[in-house]
Amino acid sequence: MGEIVFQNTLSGRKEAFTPLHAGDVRMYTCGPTVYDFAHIGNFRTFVFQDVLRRFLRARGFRVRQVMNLTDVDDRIIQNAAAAGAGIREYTDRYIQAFLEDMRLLHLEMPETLARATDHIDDMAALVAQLLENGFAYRSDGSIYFRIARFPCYGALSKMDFSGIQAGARVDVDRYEKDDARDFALWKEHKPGEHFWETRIGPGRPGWHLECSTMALKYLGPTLDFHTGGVDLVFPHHENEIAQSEAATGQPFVRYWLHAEHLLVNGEKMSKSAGNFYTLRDLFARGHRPSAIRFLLASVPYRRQLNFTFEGLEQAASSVERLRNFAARLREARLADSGAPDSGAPFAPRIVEAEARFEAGLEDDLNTAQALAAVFDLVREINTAIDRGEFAAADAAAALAFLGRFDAIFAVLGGDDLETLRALGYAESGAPLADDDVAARVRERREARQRRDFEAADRIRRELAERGIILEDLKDGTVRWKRT
RNA sequence: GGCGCGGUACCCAAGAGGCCAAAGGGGGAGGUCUGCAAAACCUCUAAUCGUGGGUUCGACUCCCACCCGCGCCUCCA
Repeated sequence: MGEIVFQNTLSGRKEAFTPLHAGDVRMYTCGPTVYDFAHIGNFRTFVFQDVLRRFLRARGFRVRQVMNLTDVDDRIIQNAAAAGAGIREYTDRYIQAFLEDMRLLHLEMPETLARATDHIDDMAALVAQLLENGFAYRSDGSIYFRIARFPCYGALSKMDFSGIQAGARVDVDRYEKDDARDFALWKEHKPGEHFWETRIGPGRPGWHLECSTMALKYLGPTLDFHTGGVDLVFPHHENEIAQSEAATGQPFVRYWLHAEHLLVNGEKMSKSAGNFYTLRDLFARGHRPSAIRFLLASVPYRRQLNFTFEGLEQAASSVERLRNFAARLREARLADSGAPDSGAPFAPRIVEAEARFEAGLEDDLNTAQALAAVFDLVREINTAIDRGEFAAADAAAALAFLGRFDAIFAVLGGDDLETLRALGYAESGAPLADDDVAARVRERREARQRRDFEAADRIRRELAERGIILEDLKDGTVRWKRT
């Protein structure tokens, strides 16, 4: 297998990947702010980081990933207060929803899921350290990071701050800062607002603090990967670098990877714009988790992805094609065609397809290219099966490759309809049991044998209404599947 | 204005000097198979790869200019 390269935001270039510690990958992912349900724009980024960690794991790396859950910020404090709930109570609900969404989209669980409010003391300790070594200062009850002490500031976002003169006392908002660029590490306690009593005094953490704190705590001073959406490059990640490196004196992150935005009608999907869909919105319209995941994963992460329902339906068709193929392979393997034992003529082609699949992913997770390799093989094998030139041995190998494909894309497994039904989104009532379907299939076969096609078609129609699709195969047997 | 990502067929999208008279998916048209379907397969569906210059033996791919979309520069995946 070839070298893996990633586009590193810090250098602005593609760089070959080698982990800091051989065989061991440490990655941090900016998770959701749990003041509401996450929307599919958010999940675009989460699917991307999931593909990344799955790919790395498939390559044999041990992955240790931390994802934060931001359960304290201005909105949460306001919303919780408005709802007459505690912060914890208020955010619990959205955390549960987020975890459920993760499961539905087949997002692997990070090794550590870290809740900000569980780390207040750790954050205070980090701030105390920054106060001690002169990178932070107190002003009007709040504590700020002193950018002037950190010359590399702006390296990630490539922003030029020379226009803003350091040292001048600038009045921004209601805060008193020494320098307009300085950002809040710790916000003063205001009457009536939620606060924590800590070694650095009462108050609440600034936005950026939690990520630095939890990353350093669980992963050490230097991480291999830090992922998030492009909108986090500035100021969030820039500030994380400042805080972390000021505290440790060591490079914080080796590879910064940022996912481009999901657009809707050509505009960024966002809560504030109101142009967003949650997973639940899409489920309610009958769309499936596998199609959503496929859509989000199929466009390489560094490209903006314009979300449309047409696109979602196209993704569903693609998944269907792959699932049909998998079903066909399983049959081919069982059937053991009895063809003259010609070994496994497709073996070289499968190896080749897999190499192309891997090469796509190695190139900065080019999922579109990886998928092309898969679909090419699908077509070739389908053709061979049609011609009766496909051996059982090949089916096993193809199925194994498909398994490796799905270890990354995770769209073949699971019963979408069951999932939706369990959540109360599926249209039809109780699913038909396998035995019942089999009985009706038998009934239909008898009808067909006496050439009573009217009765046969009626049964097929009835089953279709219950979400069962029948396929008459050449050998007279019937394959069926649930839609 | 600064920084960044884009503009490739009806839709999504790969490719980034010759292997491209441009992958793959979806859709559409025709056909094969079938009692009918479904699935699958076959054929067709890009001759300005945003526009105009330039470099080169050769450019979708490099350079310059311009036009258009999106994002960040304030909370945001």
